Amino acid sequence: MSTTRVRLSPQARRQLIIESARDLYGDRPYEDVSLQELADAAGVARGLISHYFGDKRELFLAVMRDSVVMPQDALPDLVGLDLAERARVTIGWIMDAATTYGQAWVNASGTANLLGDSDVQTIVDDADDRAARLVLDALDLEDTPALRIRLRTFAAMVKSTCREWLQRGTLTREESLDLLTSVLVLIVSKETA
Amino acid sequence: MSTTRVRLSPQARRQLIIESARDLYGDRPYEDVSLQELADAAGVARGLISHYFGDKRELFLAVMRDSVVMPQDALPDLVGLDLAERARVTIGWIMDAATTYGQAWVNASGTANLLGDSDVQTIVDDADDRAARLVLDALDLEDTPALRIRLRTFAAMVKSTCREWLQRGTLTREESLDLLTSVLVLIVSKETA
DNA sequence: GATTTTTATTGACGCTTTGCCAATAGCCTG
DNA sequence: CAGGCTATTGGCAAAGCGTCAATAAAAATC
Repeated sequence: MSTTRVRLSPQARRQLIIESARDLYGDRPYEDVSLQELADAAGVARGLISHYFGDKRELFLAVMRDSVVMPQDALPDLVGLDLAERARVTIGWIMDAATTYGQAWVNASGTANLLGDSDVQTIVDDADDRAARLVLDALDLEDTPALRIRLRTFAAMVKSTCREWLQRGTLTREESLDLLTSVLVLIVSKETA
Repeated sequence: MSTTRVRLSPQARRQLIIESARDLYGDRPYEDVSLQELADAAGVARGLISHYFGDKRELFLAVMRDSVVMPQDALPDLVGLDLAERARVTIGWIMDAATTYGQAWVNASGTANLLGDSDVQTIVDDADDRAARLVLDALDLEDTPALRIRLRTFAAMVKSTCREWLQRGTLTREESLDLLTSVLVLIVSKETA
């Protein structure tokens, strides 16, 4: 039972470990899955994980960072649309992105202050911030701090709504889209009081 | 060094353990604080925690359940106010409650899929649901499933906004109140499409 | 093509932590 | 004051984690 060991480039090995880890974390909670299991799933010795990521938590954070990213590509064409229409299209795009890519984004809402330090919180906050910028860009609005903050709070509602839609099935896609669009329009329309 | 041991009623002991545990969890992440520390903080042997809560996770869940509750008392008098005014008062009350009581509620947003199974998620969801009912009651609205769901998604935004206000300091109380009130009014006013 | 160098990868050791269970000792009852 | 009930303790065995020197697959050198 001496399987010939294979040497991969550090990058490739890292990515491979991250991806098999993501599978495990998809099914089971963080602290329930041992380093041994993670290593086995990746076809690798325990020590190698520590070598690449240093820490169990650090591996988890790497998985989070890797899983939380939204696709940069292809926001539909928005020329000639008014604000409400742009909002609707953008929200729809984000919702669909959440279906495939951003599951982790939806699930990991405010994970931080409980599990670990604020590292997870930071990752999620960054993701929210990126989403906020994306919306600002799509709606052709200036990127002011005030708007950005409002959109971050809105991001929490987006994620919660996606959870109702995708996981609980208590909202249809249409209902979710209507709700979020109207709130988004309200939020960005409000003058700085 | 033979400290005479003291016998408490199970209820009292449970509560005592929960409260000293809450202090520790306030500063440090779940998995970083050992059962030994929890026991020391409570002035108790490790074994007793296992005896009362069975499991490390189970203790944590007990702390969550205990920390996430909002005070049942004293929502201000709302007679003679219109919907917008009621909304503003109610949101203000929730925000202030979050300042003191519900810190855990604010922090624990979507904690679930990471730490444990969906147990934490369930606890947080229940808290959101209670908050939703409280709002429905305060606004004198009928408790329909559709409304309840919308308010649950809104709860996520409330928590996120409180975080911006209380922890990040990026919003003032007034700004937060304005934002949340207008969104709440919109949400409950929207007809079922 | 053989040897050396590099470094990706392994396996095992020690330490901490957890969960469990029999033993201990407060408090109440009679 | 004796006896029983049970809250509470302390230690044991198993498991998990982090670390580090040893191993071997490629790459480099000649």
